[in-house]
Amino acid sequence: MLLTSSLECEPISTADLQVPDGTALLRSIAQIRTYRREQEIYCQEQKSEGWYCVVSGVVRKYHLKQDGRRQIVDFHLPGDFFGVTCRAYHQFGVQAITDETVTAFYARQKLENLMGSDAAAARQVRQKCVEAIERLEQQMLVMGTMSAPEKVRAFLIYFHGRVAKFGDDGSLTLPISRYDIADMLGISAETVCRAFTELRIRGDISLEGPRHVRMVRGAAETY
Amino acid sequence: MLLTSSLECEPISTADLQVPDGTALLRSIAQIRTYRREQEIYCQEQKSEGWYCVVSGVVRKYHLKQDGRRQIVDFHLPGDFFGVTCRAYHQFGVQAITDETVTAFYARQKLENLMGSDAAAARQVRQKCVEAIERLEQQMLVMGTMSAPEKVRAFLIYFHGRVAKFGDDGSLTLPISRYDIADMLGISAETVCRAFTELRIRGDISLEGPRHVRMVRGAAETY
DNA sequence: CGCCCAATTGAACTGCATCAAGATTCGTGG
DNA sequence: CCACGAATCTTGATGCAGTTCAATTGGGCG
Repeated sequence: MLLTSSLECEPISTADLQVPDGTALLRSIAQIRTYRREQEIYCQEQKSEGWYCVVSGVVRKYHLKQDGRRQIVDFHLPGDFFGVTCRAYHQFGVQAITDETVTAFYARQKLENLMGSDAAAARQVRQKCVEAIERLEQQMLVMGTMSAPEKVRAFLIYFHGRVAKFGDDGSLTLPISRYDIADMLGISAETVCRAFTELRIRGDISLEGPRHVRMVRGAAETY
Repeated sequence: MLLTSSLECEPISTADLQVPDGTALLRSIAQIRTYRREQEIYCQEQKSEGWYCVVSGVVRKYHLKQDGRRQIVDFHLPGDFFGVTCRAYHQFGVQAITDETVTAFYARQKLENLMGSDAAAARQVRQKCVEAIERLEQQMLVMGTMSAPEKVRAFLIYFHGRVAKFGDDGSLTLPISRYDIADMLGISAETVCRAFTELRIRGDISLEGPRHVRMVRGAAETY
């Protein structure tokens, strides 16, 4: 099932869509692919054939262990590159979280060639790599030094910061479940719930439905 | 004290040293710097002026919180780039762990210019970034899904894999303390000790002195 | 409207942190 | 070369945060 899923996506003309921030040359080698909710973009242990960039929607990069535990290592939003590896096989799988998730795929050799000749494209990819490194390092801090409620608060601030490019009032609609949050933070879903409750009682957030959080200004600003 | 430390390093002619895997052009813009054990290469909140590459020795990248807790986000070995950021200020500090730690420093603008014109240099930096991403993602897995003894075992395998490029017998001399390991894994130093003891009793490792570990073949190979 | 999955809350258990006390190791100087 | 002192490392005892198992509620979608 997992292995066939990537065949189900529909190719779309690249002219239809804009890869966010993408240079014209990057766009010229992109294959646009669309995915449904929960659909596998590629799965772990699968052969790595190139890189991807999120055009729209949200994806999760994750690893499944034999014992069934899942670790989400990153969420990717429009403009993020993923599938970035120099190995032959993927260490992580990637799934679409939202319906109508669109990615641009760049065959590895084409992208390498392009970056060899086009410094602007190379610079952009490098920039995205650096951002990913900083995001992961920040996440290490969260994982290593925070209590469960602090982790959840940090996650909400992080996610809010990534999603809301526009100036806004602190409200946030989560495209992801408590289980996703739990597997990202390395805690149980029950503990995530309790943390939400605690943050609500403390006045850091208010909840209008489980997926609709409002960050209270002042209480939830600082890390 | 911290802020002055980087002034104490002695400049050395670049001709004296080889940056591992470095291209000639990369070397041409490098400033070589030497540090003592525990010396600060740069500290968190300090202005970011460029990138570094470890030439010899070992460094730790870490963050100190107000409450005194320390998170080590990565160790860097010869050939690794660090200080990689697009922000104006460092989020993490970096210290030499071993005496005679040598780094190559690349002023940000010089490096950007070089990468703009030299695709090979750009490719190498990109490659190093990808490796860092994969290392961090792997570490997320460790932090999120493992018990304390598993974390320590994973750390030893990881560190052994990074240090021992040559074929060897599983023995490993740790340049780092139990406290470093604890702050990397997000557990207490006492728990690290107990994990060492447990791994020794289980037969996964043998200890010839606290800093000299031998990985028992078969028992400690797989993640 | 009703079903089903997601979210929440409760209760008991457990792994790890914390505090405290020794034991080793290593560097330094006599 | 040995003795001393100061880290570093190790082990023990206790408490608590978070897991696990279980039950209930709630929201979203057919």
